[in-house]
Amino acid sequence: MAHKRDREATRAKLLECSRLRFARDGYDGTSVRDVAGDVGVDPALVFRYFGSKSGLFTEAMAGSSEPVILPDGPVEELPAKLMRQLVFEDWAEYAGEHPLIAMLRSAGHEDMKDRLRQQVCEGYLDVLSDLAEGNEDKNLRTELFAAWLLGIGILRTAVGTPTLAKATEDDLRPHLATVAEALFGREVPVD
Amino acid sequence: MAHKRDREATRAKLLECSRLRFARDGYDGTSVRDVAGDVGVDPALVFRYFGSKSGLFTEAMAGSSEPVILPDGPVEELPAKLMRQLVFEDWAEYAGEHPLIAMLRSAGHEDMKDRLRQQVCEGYLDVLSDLAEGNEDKNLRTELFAAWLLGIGILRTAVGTPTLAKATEDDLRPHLATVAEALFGREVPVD
DNA sequence: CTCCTAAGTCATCGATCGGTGACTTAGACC
DNA sequence: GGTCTAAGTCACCGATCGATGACTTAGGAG
Repeated sequence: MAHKRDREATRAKLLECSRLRFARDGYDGTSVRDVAGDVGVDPALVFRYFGSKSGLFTEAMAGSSEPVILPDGPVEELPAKLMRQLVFEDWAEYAGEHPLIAMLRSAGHEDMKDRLRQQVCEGYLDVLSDLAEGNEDKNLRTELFAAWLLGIGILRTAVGTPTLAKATEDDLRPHLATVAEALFGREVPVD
Repeated sequence: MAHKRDREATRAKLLECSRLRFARDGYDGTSVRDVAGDVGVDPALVFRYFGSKSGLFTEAMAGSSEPVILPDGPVEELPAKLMRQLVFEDWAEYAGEHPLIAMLRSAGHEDMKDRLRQQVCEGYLDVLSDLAEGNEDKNLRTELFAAWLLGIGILRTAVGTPTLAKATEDDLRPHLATVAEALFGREVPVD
């Protein structure tokens, strides 16, 4: 009576609610009973659909690697796009933080570190490294720039540093230009 | 027979071992039984000495704000010093990571965010902001530089990005110079 | 040697966790 | 309307957690 029996819809709801919990409270801080309670369903259903809590987590956070790649547009625009995505975009599904930063909150487990590294490497460094082409330490420059974006996101949302927490995209634009130029040795448009 | 009964020595050992566990496994990933087991003492003793697990955590991580301030020497040398401390120094007591990065792993609880922000502001931003003097958005520049250092440390230890994980201090020195100059608008010595 | 204080131990509680297997029930199909 | 399959539920297990209070024992003082 309350809900129609729709496997796919229930699965989707479980994924959506667990995403929020995992992002906000971390892996250990989220219990299967909590997630099932949010959806209004029996906790056992989680294990029927996802095998284990870890399986639920994997599937819930897997979508975070999709919106990373920005295939179209010239490479020069990547820094500005990545900053918008990593720092300023409001990831409502992930409790307001970028999924990568949210995953960092659950970095206790070993496989989490591996998953994080894989997503950072394949989702960000690979596409960014084209910008550093021509420099001898291309990969290092790329990682240093990614570190900057990640650090900004963390100071903004996870630490809540006063100035950065209130900064707008326009505030950061000029500094993005100077730092990107310093690291990549070329000008990048910041729109 | 095994050990003398020395309250202060036992307390100190509990703090030391718990620091390592909390840093490596996070707050939730560390049990009172684990810590007591490391010291070779009964878990109940932890509650007798620290009242609760949370009390043990607070006291164990409190010392992490001490070694932050570097009062002597000119401000221009601060970036290089902070990078060495945040990124390259081997914090053996904290499982090899800087305590701030270790605390980030336990950022699930609410008071942790406040404690983190306070330590970052009072321990780093306050002393760094002198370097940005003369710029209109002094505080923003300071936080952006701190974000960079923090991001580098996180990519190195928590994520394990391939190039940064193997990078030496000498590798980063030239980039430290260019980025610091880009953000602060002045040259900084990198030794 | 005795005694007394404090350091440390033991047994145990109640809650919560992830996980399992047997069960019930909704709803499409003939 | 009966039936059969799959969606969802229920009762329960073993482990582990933080925490408590009564207990034991070490070791210096007299």
